[in-house]
Amino acid sequence: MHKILPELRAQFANHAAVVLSAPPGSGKTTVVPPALLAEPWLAGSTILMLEPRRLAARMAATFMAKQLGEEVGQTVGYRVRFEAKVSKATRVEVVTEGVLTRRMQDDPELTGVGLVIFDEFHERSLQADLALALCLDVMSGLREDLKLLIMSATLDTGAVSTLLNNAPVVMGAGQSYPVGVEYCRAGQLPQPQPQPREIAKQVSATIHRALAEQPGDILAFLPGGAEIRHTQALLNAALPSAEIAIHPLFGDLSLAAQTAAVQPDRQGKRRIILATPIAETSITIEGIHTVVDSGWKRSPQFDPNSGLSRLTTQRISRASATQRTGRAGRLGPGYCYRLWSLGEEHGLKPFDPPEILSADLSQLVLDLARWGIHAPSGLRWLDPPPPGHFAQAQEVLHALGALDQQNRITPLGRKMAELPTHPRLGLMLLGAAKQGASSLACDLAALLGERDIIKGRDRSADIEDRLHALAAFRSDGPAAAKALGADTDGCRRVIQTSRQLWEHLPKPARTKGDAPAKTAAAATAAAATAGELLALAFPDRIGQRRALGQGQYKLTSGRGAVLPAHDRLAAHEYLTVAELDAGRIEGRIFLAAPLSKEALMILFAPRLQREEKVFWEEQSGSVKGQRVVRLEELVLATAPLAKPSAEAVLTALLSGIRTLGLSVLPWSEKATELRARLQCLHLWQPDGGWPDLSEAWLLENLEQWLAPYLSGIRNAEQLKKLDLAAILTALLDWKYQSQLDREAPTHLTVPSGSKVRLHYTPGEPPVLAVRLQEMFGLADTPRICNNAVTVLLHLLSPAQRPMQITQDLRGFWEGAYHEVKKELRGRYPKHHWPDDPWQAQPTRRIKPRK
DNA sequence: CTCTCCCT
Repeated sequence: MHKILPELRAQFANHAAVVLSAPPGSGKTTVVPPALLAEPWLAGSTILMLEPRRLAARMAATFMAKQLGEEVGQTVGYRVRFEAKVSKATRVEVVTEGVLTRRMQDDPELTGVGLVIFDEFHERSLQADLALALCLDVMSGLREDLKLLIMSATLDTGAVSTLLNNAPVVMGAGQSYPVGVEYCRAGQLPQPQPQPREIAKQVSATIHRALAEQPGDILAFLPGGAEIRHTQALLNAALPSAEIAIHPLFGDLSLAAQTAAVQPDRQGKRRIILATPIAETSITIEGIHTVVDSGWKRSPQFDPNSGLSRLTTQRISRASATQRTGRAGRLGPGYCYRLWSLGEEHGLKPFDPPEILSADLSQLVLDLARWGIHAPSGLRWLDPPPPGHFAQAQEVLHALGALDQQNRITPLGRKMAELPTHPRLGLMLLGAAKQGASSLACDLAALLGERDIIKGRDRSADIEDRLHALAAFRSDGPAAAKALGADTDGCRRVIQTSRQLWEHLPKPARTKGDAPAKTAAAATAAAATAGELLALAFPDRIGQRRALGQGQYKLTSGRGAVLPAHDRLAAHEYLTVAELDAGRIEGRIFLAAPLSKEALMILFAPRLQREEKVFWEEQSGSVKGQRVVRLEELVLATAPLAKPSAEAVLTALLSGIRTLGLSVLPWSEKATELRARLQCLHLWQPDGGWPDLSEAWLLENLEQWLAPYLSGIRNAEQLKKLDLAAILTALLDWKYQSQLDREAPTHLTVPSGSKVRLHYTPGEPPVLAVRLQEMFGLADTPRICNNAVTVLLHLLSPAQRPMQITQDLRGFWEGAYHEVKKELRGRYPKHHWPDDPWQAQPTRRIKPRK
């Protein structure tokens, strides 16, 4: 690493920004900052170095101080949450990401800072991307002398170099040992979202191979807790526990369990560590010889439609695979089994997508608003925040009162941004202060900001459980908290965070009698309940129980969410849901608190919508009226409405008819025939001005033709009294009425003198069903509609059986009649079946009158 | 079937 220092110095003499690419283990983090301190351009100013984790910041600063023969806090210091070791003499200050963004908000010029170093920039955390964008903004105006160094292990150096106006890229060499890589699968990439059991099977089989083929300890990378549990169960069933120790390792484990996993085994057993990606960068495990990489990881994906994130199991990137493999080569040559094929590897993304593309952006958007930026385009980004995610965050912040109509920060938003917590929780803290409930609010915000203090799969989502554990910890110590199922290190962290939030609260808000709770009784006797306070932060996540016993809730937005199975929170009709996974169809509730209906009504009083709802109730087939109180999609209260307005009744009635269809109306024979005749005329004379009485038109235009007759009607029964024939007739003026009778008559007079009904079906010729004998002597098929439409004759036997269907009567007499005649003579011998139908007397009788 | 980190 020392070899590249001259080049680094030379590049900084001519450039404002330099990119340093060097693999892990190269020592860049601790070698570079002290080496640059003596550069003339840094005279009188300091270096600020950004680390992604507190532990890394502390360790880097401590190591550098030791190299200089000093205590940390002299020339080299650090500043992380809860802890600062810096002095006036400090020239290298190692900070974590949140500290830097806060500092830039308070001192945008970065007074006294000559160089900002971004370490581990390839991790592309949201905060690091934001800090870089802010630095570039500062450099383009306020601080043209500020310099940047981007340090990274496996970075797409081209993109960042381009962003930094073609900054030079300096390449450093690593010092790690060779690791043999074996691809264990041929064939296709497994399905997206693979089953945990499938992954566990593959990983445990490969661990068996590794035990046989390789010496030393094994580190396996799995996507999450479920796969780790399954793998552990498979291995436990097959391996002798006397020789082999299996350790799960993931962030949700207690500190003690994590420590046990990273330390060498006391009895000298071989270790198998089953880890999430926490072992990729955050936790280093010494003595690993073999890595088994499942190739999967689980990560949150923000969905701007729901405003929620959901966990998805995804393929890792090639960069991540390299990082995982490297974990086997820290102390000596190692070996890595990859559970995919070399061919599949080309399908992997080269790098992990940056967090800014998949995270909830509300905190970032609030920070930017404070900076004066209201759109992604206001800054230069390596990857700009997605516009949809950005807009969703603005919407949330606007609803919380942090942004105004123009998306500028409000005074309230400024106060929220001052608090070291998510804007939602910031709003809760400020609101709670007014109610004298600050201490409870601090505990809630701390609980939600830190890992859950209650572990285990069968934990309840009830946040009160956590509050009780905290209270027990405070009054009776760690053992009391542990007895309630809480993790004591977790409790300590939450209490520390809670205290820090308390100290950040505006002074007048911290009234007497609202000091941090000391006992469980004090916590429960607070001025507001957890559910009420959380409702300030999550007004869009009030849950209303759908049905008793199912644990299913409907949220304010209308989305569904479900409690863990058998959770006793399901006894409550209303919940404030603080943490949930968006899920595929239904969300899953992880943390929530009960909320009384009374409190809900008071809390949301200004936002309740009161409306009189008049609607068609299918069950009773009638119009019903209700007074409804709603909170967006939640119906909180209903009461019958005695006298709904006539207008509302009509609207509901019409919608009921539309739902049930035209058949709900009393279609008498007369009305049906009239409608058919008019429909036929509409088809035959498209420009004739006839109304279109198709089902679609009638339903569409109920207001026009039916509504005038509906006054006083409220149910299906009353509809039966309508005279539809009269109503349809009223659609025609007198001229059209007589034209109707002329062109689509109800009856035709046939040669026998009978008036025979015509049957109309839209789209078909009108049918005249008449006994054959009555038509003797008629040559031309009757026509209607100004002779434009030929009637379809159904010529019947004396017993009304159709003998012939035709539109050509002349042709019938001359041809088919003679065949038909023979048959008729056989069946109806008493009737007269003449050989010459032209001359025969048409008749309704058996024999013609003489 | 609950990823991981972080905050003057």
